Parts: sequence; C-alpha cells; structure tokens
Amino acid sequence: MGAGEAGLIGRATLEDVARIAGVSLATADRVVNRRDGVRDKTIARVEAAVSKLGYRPDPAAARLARNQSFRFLFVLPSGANSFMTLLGEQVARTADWLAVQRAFIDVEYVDVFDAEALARVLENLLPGYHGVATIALDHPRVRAAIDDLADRGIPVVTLVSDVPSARRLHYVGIDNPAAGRTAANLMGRFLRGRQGVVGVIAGSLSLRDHAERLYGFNQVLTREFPDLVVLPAVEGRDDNEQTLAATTSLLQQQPGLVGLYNVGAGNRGIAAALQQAGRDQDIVWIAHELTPHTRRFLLHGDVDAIISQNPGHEARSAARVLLAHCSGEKLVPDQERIGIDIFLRDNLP
Amino acid sequence: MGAGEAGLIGRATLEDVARIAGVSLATADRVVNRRDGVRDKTIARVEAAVSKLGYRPDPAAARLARNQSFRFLFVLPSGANSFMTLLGEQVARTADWLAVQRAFIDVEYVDVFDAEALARVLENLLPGYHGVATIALDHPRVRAAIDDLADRGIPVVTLVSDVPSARRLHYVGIDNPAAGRTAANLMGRFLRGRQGVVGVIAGSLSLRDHAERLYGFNQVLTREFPDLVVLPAVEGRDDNEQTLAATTSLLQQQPGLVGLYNVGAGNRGIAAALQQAGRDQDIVWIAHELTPHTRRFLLHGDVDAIISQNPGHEARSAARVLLAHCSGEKLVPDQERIGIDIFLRDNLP
DNA sequence: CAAATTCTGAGGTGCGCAACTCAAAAACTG
DNA sequence: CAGTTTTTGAGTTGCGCACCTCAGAATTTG
Repeated sequence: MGAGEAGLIGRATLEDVARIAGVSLATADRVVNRRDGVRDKTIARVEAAVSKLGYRPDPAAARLARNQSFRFLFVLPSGANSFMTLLGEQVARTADWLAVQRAFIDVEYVDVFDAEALARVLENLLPGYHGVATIALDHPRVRAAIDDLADRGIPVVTLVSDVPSARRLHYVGIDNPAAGRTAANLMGRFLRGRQGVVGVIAGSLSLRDHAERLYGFNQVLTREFPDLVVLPAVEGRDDNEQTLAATTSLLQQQPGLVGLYNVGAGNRGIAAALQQAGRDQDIVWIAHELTPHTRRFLLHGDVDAIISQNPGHEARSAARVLLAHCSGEKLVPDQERIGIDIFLRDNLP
Repeated sequence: MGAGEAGLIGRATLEDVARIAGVSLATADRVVNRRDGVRDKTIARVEAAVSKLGYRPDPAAARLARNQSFRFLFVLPSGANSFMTLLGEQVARTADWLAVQRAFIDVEYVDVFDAEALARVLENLLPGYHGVATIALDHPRVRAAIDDLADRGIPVVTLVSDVPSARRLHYVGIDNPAAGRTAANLMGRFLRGRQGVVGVIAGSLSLRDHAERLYGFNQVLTREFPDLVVLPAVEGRDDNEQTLAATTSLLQQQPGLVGLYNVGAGNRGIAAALQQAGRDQDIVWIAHELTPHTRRFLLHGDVDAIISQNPGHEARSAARVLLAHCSGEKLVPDQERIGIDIFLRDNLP
C-alpha cells in the first residue's frame, strides 16, 4: 500500500529537463541553479523545457544534497504567566516538528520586563545560529540589537509583541490595536442599553502590545458607545496579586462599574476580586488569551468573551518564516497571518 | 550564508547508530525498519543506540530512497457559492504546496445536492489514488461508498460536512452544533433587552451541517434568551434569489422581527431584502462564512457577526491528514482542529 | 586563420536512506 | 560434532539533486 508508482504521476526530474532541452545534465543544472557560464540562447532552451515539464526541484533531495541544516534561537520570557507557558510548550513541540525538516531550535529565557537582559542575549548571540525569534520589547537597545543582527544577515522575527521600527524580518502576532477595538466592540454590544463606567486593567503601559490594545479599545468605545465611560487604565503588572488589589479598589471606588477589560494577564486576580464583591455574573468582563484559567472563567460565565491568539500557530509560524527565509523557499502568506480569535462559551476549542 | 554545518549540530545518521551499537549498517536498518531476522538482544542494542543518539530517520531521505509519491482526489461541489469558490482556490494552492512533498491532488466537481452523483464518483474512483477528500452528503449510498473505500484501504476525509456514521479517516471542519450555539449566543447578547422574533434561513434542512447548526442555535436561544422567539427555519437553497424572496416574505409577515440568522449561503439575497425594507441597520443579522460579500456587509454594518471556518486551513489540513496517514508520519493534532471563527468588523483579517 | 575565450558535455562524488543479495558467522538442532 | 537454521556483515544500487573537475567543442577576438 502506498508503494512506488513514482513514474505513474511523472514528476519531472532535472534529467528530463536536460533531455527535452537537448543539453547535458550539467548545463541544465547550471541554469536552474543560476550559475553562470551559459549562453542566453541555451538558458532560454532550458527554461522552456522547465516550464513545459513543470519541473520543480525536489526540495527534499536538494536539502539532502546540500546537506544543510539550520539552527534557530527562540528567546522567551521567564516570568511565566499562563499564556507564556502555553507558548513555551508550543515552541517545544514545534522544535520536535522542525527537527524533521533538518532545523533545530534552542530556547533561552529572559525576564519579560528587562529590556537590557534581552538586548544582551541578542547582542551575544552565539555564532552558528541562522535566525532568532523573540518576544520583543520596544526599547532602544533591543531595537539596535535587532538591527545589528539584521546587518549580519541573521533574520529576526518578533513574536507576540513587535518592534516595528527595527529591521526585523517579520512580526508573528496579532494586530493589537484591532484586538483592542474588537474588545470594545463586544463590550459595547454586550452592554447595550446600559449606562455606566468601564474599567481597564493593563499589565504595563510600557509594553507595546498592551498600549496598542488600549488605544484601540478607547478609540472604539468612546466613539461608538457614548453611554459608556472608559476609566484610565490601571497597571496590574500581569500579576494576580496586584491585579486583585487593583480590581478591588476599582470596584470600591466606582459603584457604577458595568464593564471590565483586562488587557494583559493576571485574570485570576480579577476573578477573585469579582467573586469577593459578588459581582462576577453582573459585570461584563473581557479578557485576553485563552488559557486553562480564562477558559474556566468563561465556562462559569465570569468572563464574557476572550480575545486570543493561538500560541501553537504562532510558534509554528515563526519557525516556518525563519526556515523559509533561510532556505529560500516561499511560504503561503495567509497561513502566516495570526488571527484575532474571539472565544465565547460556545466556540471553545 | 546558511551553508553546510551539518556536523555541527550533529544530526545522528543510521551509520552512527550502527557504529555505537556495534553492528553493521544493514542490521541497524533491519531494526529501525522492523524487518525480521534479528535477535532480540541485538534489537535491544540497536534501540539503545537509537535513543542514546536521539536518532530519527531523515524523512526527506527516506522518501527519496523509497521514491514514493501520493495522489489524492478532492471532490468539491460544482454549484459554487462564494465559500465553495474560496475553498476551491485554496485547494488549488494546497496542491501547489503539496507537490513539493511529492504528493499530488486532482479535483473533481459534482453537484452539491446530488448524492447519487457524489456516490458514483467515489464508487468509480480510479486506481492509483491513495486518498480522497470530499464535501460529504449524509446519504446511504455515499456512506456505503466511503465504507467501501475504507475497506480497500483508501482513506477518506470528509471536508466541511461530515458523515459521522461512515468509516471516514477524519473529519476536517467545524463543530456545527457549536457554531449554531455560538450564533445564538451572539444573537441573544446583541439583542439584550429587546423582545421579539428571530428568523432563521437555511440552505436545506437535509444538509447535515445546516441541520446541526440549526439545532444548536435553537437550543441555546430558547433556553437562555426567553425574551426571543425563534421562528421555524425557511429554506433558501443557498441561492440568492430564493433567499431574497424568503427574507422579504419573512419581513412582511413578521413585523416584530428583530434578528435574522442565515445558516447557509445566499447572503446577497438577505442584504437586498433588508435594504429594500429599509431595515438593514436595525435587524441583528448573523451569517456564516467570511467571503468578499459577507465581509462587505459586515463592514457596512448590515451583518453584525460572521461565524466562519478557514477554507485555506481546511484544505491544507485535509491534505496533511491524508499525507500523514499514507506515509505513516504523525501530525500535530491541534494544528488540524478547525476552529469556529467569529468575525466582527474589527477583527477581520 | 590561429589564438584566446566562452560555453558545454561527460563524468564523478556524496547526501541519508531503503531495499536487496550473498556469504560468513553464530546459534541452535539431533 | 556434523548439520541445520538463524543471525549478521559487507556490499551494491538507486532515489534526485548539488557541486565539482576537466577536456573538448563552439564561438569570438586579434
């Protein structure tokens, strides 16, 4: 079963091309691999044969012959909230999957909030790496480190959080302003007909992704839902304790609170605060990132919607982008587009 | 750049395994390929070396050596609504991508509603195909045809619409009851505080996916939103004209209509009907499948939410599942899970 | 027209593996 | 212990390609 039958389907080989073009294998090879020393007329003949036969070099054989392999470094945050833990797991599984493609992933962990530490890792990248993927921090030294790597021909992809001004090859992650707008849209519609105040909690306003989400959220909510008033964001440092405290004081100071948007992590803190105040079912709460915790809160009806990104997709996408860049293969662009997922209780995976 | 360095990373080869195990290459090969004629003691020695070195056969080299290739048939509906057109395009792009993996896709078109025709195609499958993917119809003869193929060792994956009772290898598509529940959830929340009637339009109640969505929709709406009354579904045959007519008469007969759920295609008909009645902004309309048309309706504020599935993901997933099955590779399960996408105006791709 | 230059053909090697043969060695049998 | 069977070693071939050499052919130049 599944045996042989190569000739049946007739994938054209370089030898076929050479025969059809009436040249030798060596010349055909020179043409397809863009080596010089071939007359234009001959090149045209070979290319005609290529397109006539629909010849496409077998990438497996090519990689085998070139005997090349790639090594990538993933730099992930060490202070692990649930989402980052998921991402770490997915990177590990991606490594497994990539090994099969003759590519290898190493992972290094640095403190999320420590831009200097991240920059140091990038600056001291060991030789031998063909690419880097990292959760970037938008900081001058990080940006410089990324540009340096780019200058050295080492592609960098930013993961989850971008540094648009740096010469990174690619950003793998969601459109954060759009995510914020989406949250606002849901918030506004879920609160239809109610007036009141909407609280916002962010991890840190100096995290680019959080700031962008906030921007989008405010934009849509103030413009399209004038019955609702958005409070200034308070910082929870992506930490459950601090977020609990912040939420509790928010609840006390704002009796008219009808909605809560958590831009970052720390959702367990919010759940605890709402429960203590007995308002877990009544306040419309929108959170980010589907994790075991937020999933539970959603199923219980505490969280009303989760805006999320798929860590598995992101890990694989980062790897694919790096690999495709290094080996000159092309990729399917819309396979690498990370969507803004909306999860309600009924469409949970 | 990107050159060589194979040995640096040290992917172990079979030869390494043989040397470490103190056996010949031939014996190592016998063990890893489960050929017999090797003593248990020797097998153990080789396997120890395999795990010690972390040896994993290079699948590219293996496929090259086996010189095997696969051929799959995709059976798609010919009566093309927008979504099916998208799916067709994505299958074509997948074919392109698969060619690189030494696998080939042929596409055949049959009428969506003609179960007999579909069954005939499956029954008369040409030899040489290693697998089939099809938008299935839940019909006895189709089911029998699928089971027959399964008996002949030809894997069948159902695409978009399933036949759970048949021995298909895999279903690539969304959980349709859950999609219906998701639509109901959104409908209920978007209509918070309003009372009235919700109309439902389906392509055909004999299409399994439509019936399932309907079931989920009714279930949630009646149970959780008692202020809303769901009308019996009317059929639009996934056709713009018929759907226009159905919607128009619905609008006339139901002055209290506040929501509209279209389970299938024909959304252009709905848009026209709503516009003619001047109710395009007022009625909450939830539709399925993100296409150029529904996208436009969503941006205009006519459609309030789109429940969708990603045709590109589905096409690639079907191909990956078939390929992995045929070549005995394993796949990443959650990469093959098709999610229920929710699109609002703000999170459109 | 000869010399210099540019092209081209023929051939080889190796990548890691599958699949095979054949002979030799080791392990069992009676 | 001879005879049989099972296990192992050594080797070959080919998959499609990349990359290399070298000699000979075709073309251009002086």
